[in-house]
Amino acid sequence: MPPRKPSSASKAPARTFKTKPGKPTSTDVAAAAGVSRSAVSFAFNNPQRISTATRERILAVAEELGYTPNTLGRMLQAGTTNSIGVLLPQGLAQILENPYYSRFLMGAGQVCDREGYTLLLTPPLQDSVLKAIPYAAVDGFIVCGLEIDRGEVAELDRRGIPFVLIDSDRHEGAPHVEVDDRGGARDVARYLLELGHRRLAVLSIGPRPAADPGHRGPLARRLAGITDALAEVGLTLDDVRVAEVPVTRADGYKATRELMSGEPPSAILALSDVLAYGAVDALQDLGVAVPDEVSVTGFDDLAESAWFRPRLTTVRQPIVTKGRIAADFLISAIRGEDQHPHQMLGTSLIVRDSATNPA
Amino acid sequence: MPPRKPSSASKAPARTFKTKPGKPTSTDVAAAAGVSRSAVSFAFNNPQRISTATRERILAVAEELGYTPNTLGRMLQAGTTNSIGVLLPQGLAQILENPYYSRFLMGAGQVCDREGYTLLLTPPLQDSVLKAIPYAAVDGFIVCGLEIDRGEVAELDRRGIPFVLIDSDRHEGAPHVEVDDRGGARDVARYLLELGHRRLAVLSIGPRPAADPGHRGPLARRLAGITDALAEVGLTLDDVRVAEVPVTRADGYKATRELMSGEPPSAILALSDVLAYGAVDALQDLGVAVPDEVSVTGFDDLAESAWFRPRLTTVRQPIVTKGRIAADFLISAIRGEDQHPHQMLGTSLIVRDSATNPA
DNA sequence: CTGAAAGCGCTTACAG
DNA sequence: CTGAAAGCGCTTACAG
Repeated sequence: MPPRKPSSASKAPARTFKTKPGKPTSTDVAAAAGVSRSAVSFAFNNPQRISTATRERILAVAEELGYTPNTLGRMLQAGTTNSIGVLLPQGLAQILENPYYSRFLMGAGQVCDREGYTLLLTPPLQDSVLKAIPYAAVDGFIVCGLEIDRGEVAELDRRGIPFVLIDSDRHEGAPHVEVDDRGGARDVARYLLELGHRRLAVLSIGPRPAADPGHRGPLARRLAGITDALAEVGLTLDDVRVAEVPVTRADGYKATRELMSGEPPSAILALSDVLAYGAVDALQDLGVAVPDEVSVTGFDDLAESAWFRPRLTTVRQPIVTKGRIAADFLISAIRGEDQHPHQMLGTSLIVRDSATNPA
Repeated sequence: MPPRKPSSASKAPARTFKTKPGKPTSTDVAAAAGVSRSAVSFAFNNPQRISTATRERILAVAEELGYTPNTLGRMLQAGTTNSIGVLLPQGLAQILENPYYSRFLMGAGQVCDREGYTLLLTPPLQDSVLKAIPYAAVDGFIVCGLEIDRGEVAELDRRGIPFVLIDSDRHEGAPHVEVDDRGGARDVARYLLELGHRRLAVLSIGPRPAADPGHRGPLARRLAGITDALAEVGLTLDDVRVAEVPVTRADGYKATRELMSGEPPSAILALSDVLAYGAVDALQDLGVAVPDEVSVTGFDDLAESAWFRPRLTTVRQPIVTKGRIAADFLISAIRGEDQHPHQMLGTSLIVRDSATNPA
C-alpha cells in the first residue's frame, strides 16, 4: 500500500486520540460528522447553504460533543465585538459608588439596549488609563473624564478605534459631547453673589495632577465660570478658598469640617452634588443651620437632590442625555456614518432650599 | 535568474502595494523591519529574547507604521480576556436605574479593580438571556436574577465557562452566593403582624413568567418567608393582596395607588426598597400619613433608605458583600482554585420610622 | 449542494 | 540570538 500523504496521516490520529477533548472545536465536529469545517460553520450561520439532512446531522453531533462556536474566534474573524467600551478615569468601585456615573451609564445603556451592544466598563490598569486600552475587546470607546490627556487620544487614533470624548478636554477633530460647565458654574456663583455672599468656599474635584499646564477640562471650565462671576463684583479666585476633594460624600464631609475649622465661609459652592451632600452632613453635625447660617450649592442635579433635605440648590446638567448622545455618536462613528459629531449641552440653575442670603 | 519560490513571490508584492494599509499587522511590521513575525511579537512581549538593536528597530518601525498588536488576536491566542461578564436579567437602562444593581456592581467592581479585570455588562439579547451568552468575550460570568432557568445554566456548562449564580434558583454543583431571603421576609412580616397588622398588601417583584412550576428563586423564598409568618397567626398568603410590579419607583407608586383604591391595607410590605419609596410617594400624594395611617416596609436597605423620610423600616441584605464574594468566587473558578464554592449571607431587620401599629 | 484553501492577527514551542 | 512552522477557532469567497 502506498503511504498516505504524510501531513494528513500524521495529524488525524493525533487529534482522534486526544484524551480530554477540552472544548471541542469545529474541527472535532467536522471529523465526527464526516464533513468539512465549512459545513459545520454553515450549519450554525448559513443553514440554507447545506442540505437539511447534513445540517441536522452536524447539529446533532455538535450537541452530543457539546460544541459551541468559540466567541473570540468568531469575533476575530468578524472583526466586530458588538461591545462598547467605557474608558473610566477611576477604579470601578469609585465609579459605581458615584450616582453621577450610574446616570451617565444609564443613558449609554439605553442606546446599547436598542442597538444590541454590551457595555464594557474599563477602569485604569495600574493607575493608567492608557494601559487599559489594549485589553479591551470593543468596537469603540466612550472616554470619560479625561481632564488631562496622557497619550490616550493618540493611542486610540493609532489603533484606528472610534471613540467619543466626554467630560474631557477638547481635541480638534475628535467626536465629543460637551456640557456648558462654564455657564453653569457662572450662574450658580452669580446667584450666590447676588444673594450677598462674599465669603465663598469652593469644593472642587481633585486632586488634580501636579504639573498641569494645558488643563482645560470641565473642571477648569467650571472654575473659569466662577471666576467670571467673581469678576463682576470685583473679586478674583484668590479671594475664595478652594478645596480639592475626591468625589465622595465622605470626602465632602471631611473637607467641610476642615473648612469650618478656619474662618467659616458664608456659602459653600460644591462642584458636585455628592460633595454638597457631604457638606450639609458636616454642617448639620457641627450644629450649623443650612441655609440660615451657611448656604450650600451643588452641581449635577442628581435625582436625590430633590429629595435631599434641605432640597438642594444646584446646577442641572443633562446626564442621561449626555450618555445617550455619547453612545449614539459612538455607534455612528463605528458604522462610519458620521465621523466628527459634537454637541454642546446646556445647564440650568435649579433654585431650591439650600441657599439663601447670608446671616 | 531562477524564479523565487512562487508562494512568497506572489504574495509579498501584493501586500507591499496595498494602497490603504488599513490597520498594519505584525506581518507588515516584520516585512518593513526585515524580520520574522515572531521577532515582532518578541519585541513587544518578550524583549529579552531578541537583541536590543533588533528590538529598537522593530519598535521604531512599529511606531512609524502605527502598529499596535490586535487585542482580539492576542486574546484568541492567550485564551483569556481579563474580563468578567455580568449576565443581567433586564436591559441596561433598567439595571442601571436600579440602585440595588449599582451597589452590587460596586462590590464586584472592587474585586475587578484589585485583580485587574474589566467588567462586561451583558443584557438580554432580543429579550433572551440565553442568546446573549455567545456574544460576550469573557473569562466567566456572574449570572444575576435567574429566577427561572431557561437553559442558561446548561449553555454555560457546555461552553465550559466558569460562572456563579446570584439572586437565582439554586443549581446543584454550581457556585452561588445566596441570601437568606426567606428568613428576612419572615422577620419583616412577623414584625408587621406583631405590630397588629392584619390587612397586609405585598408589593412583589414581577411580572413573573406565566408558566412557572419549578420556581424557587429569591422571590419565591421571600414569599415563603411571608407565608411562614402568616401561618404563625393562622393566616395564609390568600389572606393578603399581592401585586407584582417591575422594580421602579414609578411602578411602586402606580401599584400603590391601585391598591389604595380598593379596600386599603393597613400595611404595605414591599419586596424592594425602591418599590417602598414609590409606595410612600403615592400615599403622601393621597394624603395618607405614613406610618400613622398606613405602614410601609422595604427590602434591601439601600443607602438612601436611611435618608428617606420617613426613615424606612426594611430588611438589610449585604449587597456590596454579595457582589464582592460573587466576583471572588468567579475568579477562583476561573483560576481553577475552587470549583464549587457557595455562601449563604444573612439578613437583618432594620427598624426605623415607616411602620407602626395600625391606626 | 459541498469541500479545500486562505485568511482574520497573534504567540509560542521548536529548530537552528 | 533568530526564524519557519504550527496553532489559537472561526468564516467566507472560490471551485467544483
